[in-house]
Amino acid sequence: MTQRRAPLSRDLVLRTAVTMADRDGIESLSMRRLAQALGVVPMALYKHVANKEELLDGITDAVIAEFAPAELTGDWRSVARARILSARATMLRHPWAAGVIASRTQPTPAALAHMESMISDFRAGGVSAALTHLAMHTIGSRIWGFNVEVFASAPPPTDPAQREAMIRTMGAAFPHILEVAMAAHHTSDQIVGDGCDDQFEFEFGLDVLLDAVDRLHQRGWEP
Amino acid sequence: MTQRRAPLSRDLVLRTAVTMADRDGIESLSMRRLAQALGVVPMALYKHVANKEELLDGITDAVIAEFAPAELTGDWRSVARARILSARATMLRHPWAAGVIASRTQPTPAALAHMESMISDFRAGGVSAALTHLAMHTIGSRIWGFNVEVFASAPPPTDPAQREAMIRTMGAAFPHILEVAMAAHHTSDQIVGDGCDDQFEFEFGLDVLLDAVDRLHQRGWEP
DNA sequence: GTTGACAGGTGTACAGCGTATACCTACAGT
DNA sequence: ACTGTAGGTATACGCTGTACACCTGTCAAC
Repeated sequence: MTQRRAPLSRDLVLRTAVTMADRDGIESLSMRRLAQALGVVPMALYKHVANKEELLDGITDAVIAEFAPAELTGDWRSVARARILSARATMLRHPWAAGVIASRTQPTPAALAHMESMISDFRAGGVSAALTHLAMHTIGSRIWGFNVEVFASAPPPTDPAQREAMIRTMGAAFPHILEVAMAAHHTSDQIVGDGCDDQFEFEFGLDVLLDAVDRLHQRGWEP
Repeated sequence: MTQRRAPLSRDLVLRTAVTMADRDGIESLSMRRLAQALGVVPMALYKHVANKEELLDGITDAVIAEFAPAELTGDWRSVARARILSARATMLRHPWAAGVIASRTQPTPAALAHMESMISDFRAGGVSAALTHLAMHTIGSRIWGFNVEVFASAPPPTDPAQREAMIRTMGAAFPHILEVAMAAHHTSDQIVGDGCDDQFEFEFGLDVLLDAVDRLHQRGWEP
């Protein structure tokens, strides 16, 4: 007899979905294609997840579960910083995850747990609850390991001629954008809008924010 | 004879789409429903926009066009601040717009123009191109008038009993989240996750960032 | 004044999506 | 031996975006 398919399970479904999103992009993750990848009829998935929304919640949690627990050594700032950088490392492995997380309306259990840890870091460092609250809003999506880079995903043209033409028109209409893009820190003259979400920029922004919060904290900030 | 339909135009299509998104939510803005609202067959729209992506680009630009031009008085910080608060006021009128803007992969002309203005504010104030670049990344989505509030949109339960139950389970599993949510600045004890993207919080975060950039600037920050 | 191009609106059709509903089948507990 | 029940199947519905062929009214050129 031929080898039987491994039986489905919620866990297998979610893991397969994550793999599929990693390989083919989130936009081609459909219930039908996922079912096919599992060698199963589409409706079979519905015995393990209620619907597609719950599937997306599930893979969100799967990704968040990859965040490494922070080491609890040092001051609250370095603990928080390490936790966030670990989140970021995870998000870099799953480029689609930022968009999915941002599309969830209800926080999933894993998401709540991450927020809880994040907040405890601040509170354990003596930061007041009120300041922590504002800090969380201010740091925003960075605690999930990504900047929301609006217009992030288009790579620049590779053809040098095309690129130069782009620069010229850009310079005519939007000189300041061009200038600032050229001044970008990252690897040489990669030019306009190549994603730009470099580690350096992420950490710069993160440290600016943690600095600011710490300074307010030291000064005994109150609402 | 019966009154003829007003002839279609790209502008009319886009304006109607914005109205529809305002009233029924972005998720119910489909080409078919939009066509119906215009008293026209679905395919008629394709004479005015190439496809749905271009429609979304179009309504993005329509919203950005509502940003009020900043008055060019005062230091660069207040000019930038005013520009951003105007963007925010616009986004509050079109709650769906943040999601759509965040979903665009290529910047639209109006988006580029807004960035250009934003950057000029910094450069005119003498902020270096390199620092301006990092500042733009750090301020991030705030220049579009919104925080990316992950898990923002679910209102809390209105039933007091249900609410108290929620608080209890919350407190058991995630005590710090609860504490911090209770410490929230906004209108009284509205509790956990009522959107929370208050004006106060937005401005707090914005000022923290502008402060930080200004301080770096004053100190003559270099890459 | 006829012709021809063309802009703008129509009609039909297709592939893909999420998922409701009913059904089957193998195994577990009594 | 009987009966749930968990897990996989088959069919079908309504919705989506949009390709393609078609028609029709307007306007310019001859």
